[in-house]
Amino acid sequence: MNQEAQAAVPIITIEQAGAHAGGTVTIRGWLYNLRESGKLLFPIFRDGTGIMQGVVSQKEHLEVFGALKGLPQESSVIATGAIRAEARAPGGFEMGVSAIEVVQRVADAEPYPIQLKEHGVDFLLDRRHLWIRTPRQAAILRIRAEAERAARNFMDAQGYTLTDAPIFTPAACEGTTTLFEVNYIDEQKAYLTQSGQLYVEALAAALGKVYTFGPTFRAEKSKTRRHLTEFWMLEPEAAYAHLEDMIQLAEGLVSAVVQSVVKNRTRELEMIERDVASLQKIKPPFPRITYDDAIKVLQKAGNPTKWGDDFGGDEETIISKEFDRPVVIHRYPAAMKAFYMATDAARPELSLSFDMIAPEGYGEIIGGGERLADYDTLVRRLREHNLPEESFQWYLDLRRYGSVPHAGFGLGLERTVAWICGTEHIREVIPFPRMLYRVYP
RNA sequence: UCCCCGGUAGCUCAAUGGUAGAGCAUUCGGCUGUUAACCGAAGGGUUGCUAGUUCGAAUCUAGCCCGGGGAGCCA
Repeated sequence: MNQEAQAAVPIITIEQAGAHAGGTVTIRGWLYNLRESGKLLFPIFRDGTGIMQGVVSQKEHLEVFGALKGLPQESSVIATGAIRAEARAPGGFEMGVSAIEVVQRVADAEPYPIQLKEHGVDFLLDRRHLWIRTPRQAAILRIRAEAERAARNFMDAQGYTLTDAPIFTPAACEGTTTLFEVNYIDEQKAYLTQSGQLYVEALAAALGKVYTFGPTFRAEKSKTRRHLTEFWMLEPEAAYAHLEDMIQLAEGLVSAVVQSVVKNRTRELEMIERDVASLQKIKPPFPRITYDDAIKVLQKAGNPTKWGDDFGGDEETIISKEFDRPVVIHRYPAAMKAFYMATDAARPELSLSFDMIAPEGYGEIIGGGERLADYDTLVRRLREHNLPEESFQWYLDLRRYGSVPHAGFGLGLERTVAWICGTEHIREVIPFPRMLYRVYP
């Protein structure tokens, strides 16, 4: 091909290939796999948007054949050729490769470690920087991006302003869980945030309806498929809002995220073989059950949980299996919730709190409720929880100066996306998972 | 922190007290429509580490290291 003709060839992405059937194009990517059949080669290219098979015959393109033959997996290549519909090719289209440029050839002595077959979790996590190249992982990360975009769009459309809470905090937000301590300036200690909750309350009093969306850190020694030490949380908070408002907002948010993924990431959901029918059902209102009734459901199922006990994974699974949509459990006993949770005036032993449990055993994806607005009660609670009052003076100011009823919640992004994707573990839905005993790569 | 499971070739696994194996990957050869291609050949091992039992240990015992799942805690 001469220079002039080459300049006219459009550079496209693989997902656009169907629109160029019959034409000659250039794709830039990596060699995903190479099958050889005598004097025919079948290179499979990937470029991040999809994979496409190429075909090269030795007779027709001797030079291209020689460049591709024996080329190791994941070598980077720029391929040019005619696109045509081909039923025998994965994806339905293939490229008759007429020119190839090997950008970087992977060394034969150090072949690409991740093969197109089953691997163990430990091996893959140690090579997460390469693992994300596999089509399944790439599809999951695209679904995550869509979920984030949909969540922001929904919150913005509801009149909530995105505000960013600090990552460094002077002390515990909730006091109960373990914090990551870091050296701040001049011998000072600071902690990585475990929730933007307290700050978002201040922002709600300033802007009305707000939310934060950012990373959260928990130094809990939790080793389960539902835990990360670093995860992303979306936390709305609204002044003059009550429990009911937040439950409705949570239903709307989760539904909007799921439906947006179903609509805009259909191909990715198919790629990871997710049952889309079960996602299409996710529309408000969601089933609701009080803590009192949840206890009855559990006891009926033979579970030994009694009133006053918190729910573990088993209990959540029993309750969520009763429904085909996320279920809202509300009005937990006040004793088991955080110090800032408001109590039910009709029954002071109950908090105006709610959790949303995802279907299919993915656990709690949302926790929230109405906050205590009264200064004296809040101070008493701080003391009951043995929290350092001096650290919370700024927070108490919110009750000194124009305190109002307000409510909010936190949505765990990874648990939500793991449920939408149907992954075994939430570590697959974040690019570089940080877990107990694993911070590499 | 506690409970359970695991660690054998680069990878996935087999071998349950008696010569350490297969598939994939790698190297070489063959094949004009392959679909994680296939066929033939070759190279590749301190069986996580240490000590013990035994004529003999991948296998049994103890301790340690590393990883996974779960509990507690939480999104």
